[in-house]
Amino acid sequence: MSNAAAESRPYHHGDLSRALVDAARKILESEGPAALSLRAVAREAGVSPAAPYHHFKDKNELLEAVAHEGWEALDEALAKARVSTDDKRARMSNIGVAYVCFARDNPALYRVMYDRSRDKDALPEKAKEDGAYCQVRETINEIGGGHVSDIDLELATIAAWCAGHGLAEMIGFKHFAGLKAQLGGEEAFLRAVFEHLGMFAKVIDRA
Amino acid sequence: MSNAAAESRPYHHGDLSRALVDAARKILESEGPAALSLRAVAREAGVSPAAPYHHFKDKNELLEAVAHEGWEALDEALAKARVSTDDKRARMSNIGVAYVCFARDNPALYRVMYDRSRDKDALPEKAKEDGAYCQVRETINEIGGGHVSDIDLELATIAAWCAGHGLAEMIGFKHFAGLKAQLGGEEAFLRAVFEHLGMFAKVIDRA
DNA sequence: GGATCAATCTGGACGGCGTTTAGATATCAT
DNA sequence: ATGATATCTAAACGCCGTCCAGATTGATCC
Repeated sequence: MSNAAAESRPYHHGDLSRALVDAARKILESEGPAALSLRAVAREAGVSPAAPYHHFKDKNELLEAVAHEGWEALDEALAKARVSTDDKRARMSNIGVAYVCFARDNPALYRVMYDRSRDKDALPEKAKEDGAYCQVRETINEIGGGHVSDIDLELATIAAWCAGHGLAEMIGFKHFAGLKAQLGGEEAFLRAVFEHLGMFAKVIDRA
Repeated sequence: MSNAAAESRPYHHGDLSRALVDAARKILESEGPAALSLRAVAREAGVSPAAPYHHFKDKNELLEAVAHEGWEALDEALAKARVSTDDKRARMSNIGVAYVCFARDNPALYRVMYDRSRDKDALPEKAKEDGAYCQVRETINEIGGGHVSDIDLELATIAAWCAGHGLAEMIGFKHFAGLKAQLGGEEAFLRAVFEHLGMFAKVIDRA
């Protein structure tokens, strides 16, 4: 039921790196990050434990490929949220909700994404123009009508990012169940937390 | 140079659970979370790999004991920050700075603390009256002069906690080095980020 | 004090892990 | 066709978490 390619596969796989990343994501979704061993990935792809080493330097490099695809999916989700409304402030909070919902719906993937970032001590994909980080910054810039100083813009983006990440990591905590029910659902809860952050207040006030 | 108790130790250790937690924290500080294996802890304590199982159900339970001590240390750091000034708003931002600085100064410990929380899907030590979470809530309540509704108080505390945790996880990112220098140091950077969050704005405005 | 019992620790084992090496097999350029 | 190169396998290494049988110790009761 598990291993995808158990039937008579040609000796050369064809596109093993692709298959390995897919297998990793599948294991991640179905069994969580703890079960994500390189050997399990190889098993899932129907290949020997040493085969992945012809496509990735080590386990870490495979996980980085997985994380990379995760960031691309997140970029896409944020881009969609960004064009969801004309109201600039609603746009911002929609992005925040979309971010946290992505983490909620892909908890294992999100964890891998951030673990890789921590090991590199760097925000991911910062340079990419359509990357999540830049999308947040650009949205804040729009709210400020383009009159926000570079340093305020950067600080506000960092602040937003920290709040979003913090909430993303805790959204599943049982502690919040009562509050979510009281507020009429998870999204209402998210928006309430964001409101209580007075998010971006300083930047917006200047605009 | 490494194993603490290599000399002729009595067959019974005396207080092995204490020694194991200490050994774990030592390894955590000196070699990071990746090196924290149960066997390494036992080695450091000068004991066989199976010995810990007479004091902890498994590795997880040992890590939980380590995390517990971490939360106690954090509680203490926040309590100290809380009495650092009479200005209520300064008190709040001092707590935020203290929180992030604790994470910066004990990165491996902080990681263990939060990993355990995630696995339990719960905020840690929530019940304890002098626990970090309650201290933050109580401080926000003081700022609001005691007139903040229960639900607003809880939401503001969650918001603060998320922001603090997010920043704590990213404070080491190289990405921020330039900004820190530009702002005149790490603490100035932290305060600037907190300001840009407009932290607790909604609650404060009502007070 | 001596016998008994529970607590504690050791040595050895098991399977799983990441990784390396040597050698087998397939593809590709000439 | 031949040889170089890319890809895969089988087997091994050392480390890991965990369990088990047996040795050692401390406490308890006579």
